[in-house]
Amino acid sequence: MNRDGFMSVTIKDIAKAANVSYATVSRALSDHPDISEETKKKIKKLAKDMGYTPNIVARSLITKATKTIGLIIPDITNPFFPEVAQGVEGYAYDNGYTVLLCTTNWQIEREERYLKALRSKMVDGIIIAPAIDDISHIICHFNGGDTPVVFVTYSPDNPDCSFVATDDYKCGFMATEYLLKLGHRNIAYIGGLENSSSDRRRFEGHREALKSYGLPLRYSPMHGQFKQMSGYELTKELLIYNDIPTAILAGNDVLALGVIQAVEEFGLKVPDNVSVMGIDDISFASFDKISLTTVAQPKGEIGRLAAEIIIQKINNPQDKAPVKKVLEPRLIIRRTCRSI
Amino acid sequence: MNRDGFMSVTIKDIAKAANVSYATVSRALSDHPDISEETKKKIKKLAKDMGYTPNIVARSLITKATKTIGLIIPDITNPFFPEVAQGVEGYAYDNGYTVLLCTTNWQIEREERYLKALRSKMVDGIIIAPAIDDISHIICHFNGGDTPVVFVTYSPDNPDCSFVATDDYKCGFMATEYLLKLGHRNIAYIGGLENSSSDRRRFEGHREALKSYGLPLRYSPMHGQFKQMSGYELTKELLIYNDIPTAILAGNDVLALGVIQAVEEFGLKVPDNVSVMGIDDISFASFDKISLTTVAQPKGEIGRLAAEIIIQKINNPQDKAPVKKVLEPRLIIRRTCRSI
DNA sequence: GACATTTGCGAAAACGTTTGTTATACTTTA
DNA sequence: TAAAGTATAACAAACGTTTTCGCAAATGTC
Repeated sequence: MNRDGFMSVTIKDIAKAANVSYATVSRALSDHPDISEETKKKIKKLAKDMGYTPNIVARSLITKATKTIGLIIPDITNPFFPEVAQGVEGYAYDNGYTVLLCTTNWQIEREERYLKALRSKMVDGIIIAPAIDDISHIICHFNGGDTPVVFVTYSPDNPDCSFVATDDYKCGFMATEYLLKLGHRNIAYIGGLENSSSDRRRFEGHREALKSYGLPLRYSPMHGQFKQMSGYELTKELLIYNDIPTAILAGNDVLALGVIQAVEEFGLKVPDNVSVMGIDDISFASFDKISLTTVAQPKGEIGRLAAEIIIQKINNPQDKAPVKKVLEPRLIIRRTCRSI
Repeated sequence: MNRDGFMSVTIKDIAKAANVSYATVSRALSDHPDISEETKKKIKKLAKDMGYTPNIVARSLITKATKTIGLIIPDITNPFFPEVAQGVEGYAYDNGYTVLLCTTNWQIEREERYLKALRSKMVDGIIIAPAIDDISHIICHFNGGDTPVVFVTYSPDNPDCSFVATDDYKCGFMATEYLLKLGHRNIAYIGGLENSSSDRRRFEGHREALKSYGLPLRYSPMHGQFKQMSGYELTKELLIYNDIPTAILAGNDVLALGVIQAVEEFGLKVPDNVSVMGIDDISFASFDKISLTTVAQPKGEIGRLAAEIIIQKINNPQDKAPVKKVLEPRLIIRRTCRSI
């Protein structure tokens, strides 16, 4: 009987009504072979009639499985993440799992608090897109434990970690290479958070592509946040204090949107005066009025795969071997870049 | 000791180490006044040193509070919902709650299955943006129970339901009124899901606005899904089989994006030949290349308020009075509509 | 110094399940 | 017909907490 005088029906109530022990009810409901078909039928009917709902937290306490997985992402507001979230949620749903959504807003303190909470709540597994490059706090939280974790959108240095990510380095490289092939030589990079892992790798890819063409870094990399506004402001700054680049590569698509806005507000045309390119291929990039040239990640696929891996790991706890998937980025040529 | 030979430390372990009863440990950790400062300090230190993490599911079993709330939304991929999700998650986080993300993909079966799951998992409250107009299954699931539910983005007819929503009728009305004031008389409506509650009300607002100007419905309302592609296809159909309207009101912004694409692909200019308007004000609507005229909902505010209400209800279960918040939509004039 | 009060803590029940072991009754086998 | 086997179901422990009650020692009161 709870505080409202409302009493939810438990296995014991059914036992009483059926005049059997409650162990029998439990077994009947889970189709245990020890129970006769007759009683099973009787009990199941009773359960239905009485409106029985199993109490999963009680069950979890003993089975040590909560049938929920934690999903930690930096920012649900960036259209990139909802798509991976959809991927994991879809697969989880199909397999009887439920997902706890945790957004860190790129703050490590939030990430840590959520990690602790997820542990307390005994989630069966964790899928995490880490906010920053240093993931030692994550390792230390769960390596000793038995909760599997798979990283997404990030490939950890630690060889024991499972992950699914598209090659960020290659993203940066491909994008830059494409611009170089178009004839650009003055290419600036507008990044997001300075200590973001993926941004860092994308930038490295960018730099290496330049190097492969024998070009130095002409513009010092700029960092802010992964927000349109940040891309906007950084670009304004870039345009004011530097030679105008012929192309700008943004760390991701929402930054690119800000870049475009700033460029045009500066009186320049995209792509006529300056080409701009993004990374991610968020759905709005394909909108005709935008037509952002970008390099695509298989967002839903990342999520689905991560969920698949984690559930596989949950079901086979003895198999500790890390599984690593690196997916291929795809160049998507649209209309924000031109050859010169 | 779990299946991996890894044993997480429990309150009993601490009790043993501290040479006190485990009741004492429990009380010490929760700062119960019965326990001396001295033992509290000792036990807390021990807990920390031993790496104790409370098992919330065990706690929940007895306190009947899981400190988690369920969030059911139709589609995380529509930028509208992540913003309300962010609102609830932010407030929940600040108050020690965690949120279970459930997306229904507008399917009532998913909604129902999730509802059942949330009940089984003993969430403390549920925030739901219902997929369709008929919410009887939701009522029946939780009215008998004690789990508070608040609707978002939807105002139920049932006077006992709590909700926070912006006035959908008014959204439709305001948008249409604006178009009318601009001189438009041939206005078409492109909707989303036929049995969506908000779409229906928005359409009603649209029709009433027309009526207030003495105008009949010139175009039969069109329905599809709440997807850009659907807006696109519906508009194509509209343009082919009807007189060209001077303005099109879309059921929401992502539809509007599809509308624009179709219109321009048809060889018409927005807003020169046809004005188009959306509803929601998703973040991309303000992007300069789009500049979608729309009517805004306070998305984050909706989420935050809903979380606030539900937590308030969780803490005061005796207070059964429904709380209803209807928020004001705001007309956002940008550049996809012109006066004629 | 006798009594009442407070302080600090332990014993045990409870939450709603699952599950290993045991018990009963019935059937088969030799 | 006795021994053995096979269904079926009951008993009880366990999961990791919180919480009610009670008890002893320490403290206060007159």
